[in-house]
Amino acid sequence: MSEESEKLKQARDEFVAQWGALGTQWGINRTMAQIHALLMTAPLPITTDEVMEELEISRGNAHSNLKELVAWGLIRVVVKKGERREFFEGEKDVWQIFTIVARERKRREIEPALAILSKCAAESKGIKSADGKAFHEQMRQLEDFVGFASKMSDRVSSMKHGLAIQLATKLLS
Amino acid sequence: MSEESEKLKQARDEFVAQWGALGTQWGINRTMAQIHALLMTAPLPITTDEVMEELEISRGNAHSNLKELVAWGLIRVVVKKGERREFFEGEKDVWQIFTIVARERKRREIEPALAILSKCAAESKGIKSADGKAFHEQMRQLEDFVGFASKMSDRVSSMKHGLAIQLATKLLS
DNA sequence: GTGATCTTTCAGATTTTCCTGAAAGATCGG
DNA sequence: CCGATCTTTCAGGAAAATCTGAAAGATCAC
Repeated sequence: MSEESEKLKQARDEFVAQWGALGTQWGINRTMAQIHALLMTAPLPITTDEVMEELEISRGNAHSNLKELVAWGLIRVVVKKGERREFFEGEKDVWQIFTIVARERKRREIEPALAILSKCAAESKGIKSADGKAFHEQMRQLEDFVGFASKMSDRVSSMKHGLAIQLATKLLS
Repeated sequence: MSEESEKLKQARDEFVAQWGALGTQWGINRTMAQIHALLMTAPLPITTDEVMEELEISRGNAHSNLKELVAWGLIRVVVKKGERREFFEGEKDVWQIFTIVARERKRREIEPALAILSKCAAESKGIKSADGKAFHEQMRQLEDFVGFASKMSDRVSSMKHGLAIQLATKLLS
């Protein structure tokens, strides 16, 4: 029993560490990813102090990353009666996590791109030279594509899990 | 005429600058994104020196980011006869650009995640405690989902442009 | 109001990432 | 082989992102 719980702790620690390393690739900071991993696999809500202890990080760091995760919607604040402290619990539903990340990425990556492309397409609208026409056409094509991707992202994110998988499976067959 | 070409230059400069700023959000460095924008909208292949001049960056910086873009497949080396220098031309087809980026992201973001999840799922396989079972189940669900996403990415990336848009449009209607 | 407990903020330190500039390495014609 | 031209490398500097620790700000029970 003690051996098994040791194995579990080890597996979980590894998950947290590696997920943190991955976070870097995903453009979110390591600590935030680690906290997310920790909470995604926590049987019960935990406090800031426990996060600090588990990851060996400062209070400020733990605090700001917890708040950031709450802002994303990947974790929630839980208040327990008779407790002053805040507890945090992670969203565990995989599809839910996916839609949250997709929405955030759309907001941070797709929408700004679309804005730039629209602006540059508009600014180059009337130019007569061959180069000007080529530039405008390139902007227009990018705008179309990114706009399309944006709509796709919305549709998929708003689907129920089952429906999405069903449709996607059809796409795969 | 001079006024129009001025307008074009301005629009293009803005595109390059903003695309560079966006690059940061996308997890690629600013210079690389700027060079990509420059080449995506260049009427003709250009040299390292022209990139340096246009973006006001050092030779080393221009060089390493050009090579990185070549490695991604987003730009190509062009040799002109009678010229010692290398010229670079950008991939302009939007669908092509998308598949390249999708492939690279899959390689850097999805595959490592899958590896971690598989490992942690395997390591926690036989644990009997309730917490252990919950952990294992969480790993398994994540693994399933990410594996599914991986397959989706492959399929979509290997489609012809027209087919992909067609299927996606069906998904949207 | 006061002390105890918990949360929030932020200036400065640390770490990571990126860039420069110069030197070394290739390749070519003559 | 030599000088000219172009490419590649990389040590050290600059900039950006992240983290710490301590102080200030809430909130509560008494």
